[in-house]
Amino acid sequence: MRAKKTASHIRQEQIVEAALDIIATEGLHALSIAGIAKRVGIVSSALYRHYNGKEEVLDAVLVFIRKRLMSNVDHVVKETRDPLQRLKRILMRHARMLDENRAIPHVVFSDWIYTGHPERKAKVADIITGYLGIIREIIKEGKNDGTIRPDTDTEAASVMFLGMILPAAVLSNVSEGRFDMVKHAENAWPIFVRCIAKI
Amino acid sequence: MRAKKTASHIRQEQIVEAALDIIATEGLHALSIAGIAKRVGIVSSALYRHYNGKEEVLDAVLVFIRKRLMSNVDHVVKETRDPLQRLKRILMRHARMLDENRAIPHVVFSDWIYTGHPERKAKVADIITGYLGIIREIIKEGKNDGTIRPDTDTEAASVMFLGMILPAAVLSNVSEGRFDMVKHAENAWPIFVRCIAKI
DNA sequence: TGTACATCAGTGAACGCGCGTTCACTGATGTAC
DNA sequence: TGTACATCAGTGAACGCGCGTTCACTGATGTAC
Repeated sequence: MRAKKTASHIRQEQIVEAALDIIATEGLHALSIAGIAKRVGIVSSALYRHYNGKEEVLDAVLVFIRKRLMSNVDHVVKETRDPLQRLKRILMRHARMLDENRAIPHVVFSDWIYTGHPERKAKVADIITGYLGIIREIIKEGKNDGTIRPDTDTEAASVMFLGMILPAAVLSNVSEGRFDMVKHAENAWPIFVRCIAKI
Repeated sequence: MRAKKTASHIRQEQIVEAALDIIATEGLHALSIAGIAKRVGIVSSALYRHYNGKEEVLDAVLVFIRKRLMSNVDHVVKETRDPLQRLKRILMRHARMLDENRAIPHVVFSDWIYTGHPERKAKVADIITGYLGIIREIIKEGKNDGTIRPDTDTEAASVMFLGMILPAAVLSNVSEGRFDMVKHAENAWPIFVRCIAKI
């Protein structure tokens, strides 16, 4: 059956959605042009009307992920000025987001980043280090306004902040979703805050 | 040129070594029978004299990784009885090990675990949860003997322990090794200890 | 209002490629006699 | 000490498969006249 003719910008969104679905449920290595096309309801070759190949689809997926991460941070920064509150809310949003959007950790961890294609690797590196940079800035602010202990190693603390959520994502994937990421984030936060908060 | 005839148990070791090398430098997705065989110095089909296929090679790699992780823990447990000392030494050994053996995080993170083959996934899950279980036990001991605050959430703290090293491994991979994992572990430890240690 | 046409998304057949795997054969090595 | 033989690791050709991609063609849709 012939698929209904649909505007390219809509198909592009559908393709990214389908790709994220496949990555979330079957892993990045299971992502194929044929699989995406089937999910969208078109034939493999039709996909090339909307993207110039697999690499371009993957790029679009990365753009989507970056936007999601950054909009998370933007929201929180607007909500509150208190550094500890900012960190807590970013953590909780992050946990919820990864829980609903399992594709993200798959992409960030997956080793297709490390292929010969160094541009891809750089893009993922940018996303992670960009995110980390924001956390670092918030910690610095906290040190300045006295809510965070001045003897805290900013770099190490920001990586540990990631460490509240990243291993949880791995465990969640590995345990078939039996690991509750949001609950872990709630339990981990008071421990983390005790490390860095002033008294 | 014909390769020198070599006993199968030696070839088996060489094959696992070659596989780990490839995974460390090019990623798990780049692991191929042909690639392993070339590195060992034999022809693809010769590899089947020593393993019954790719799946068996991967199993052998997992066994190797599990042994490495566990021997790490065993050493430390023999070295000291103090729970905080045990955690610190496991952390530092772990950091050094991942630094020297980049293949391990690639395997643990990589999404080939999440393929249809559920046995593989279970094996990796066993390795991770086994490791986590040991950390949890040490924390419990610390709570019992009073070196660790009794109000610490054991589960969350053990995952956060992993969180000191796991994001560091990701950053190290992503940043082309410009991220110093051992140094991060050294800086993160005092922060972590402040979270859980009693006063 | 009707018609001719340009545009562009969808189709199916075909391709080249790399991969894991099989198989009949080779030939080195150690052992039995 | 020499010879025949069994064992078993190594070889190269061939396979089937799935994949990303190309291409000439189709046909629906909206627009210009």
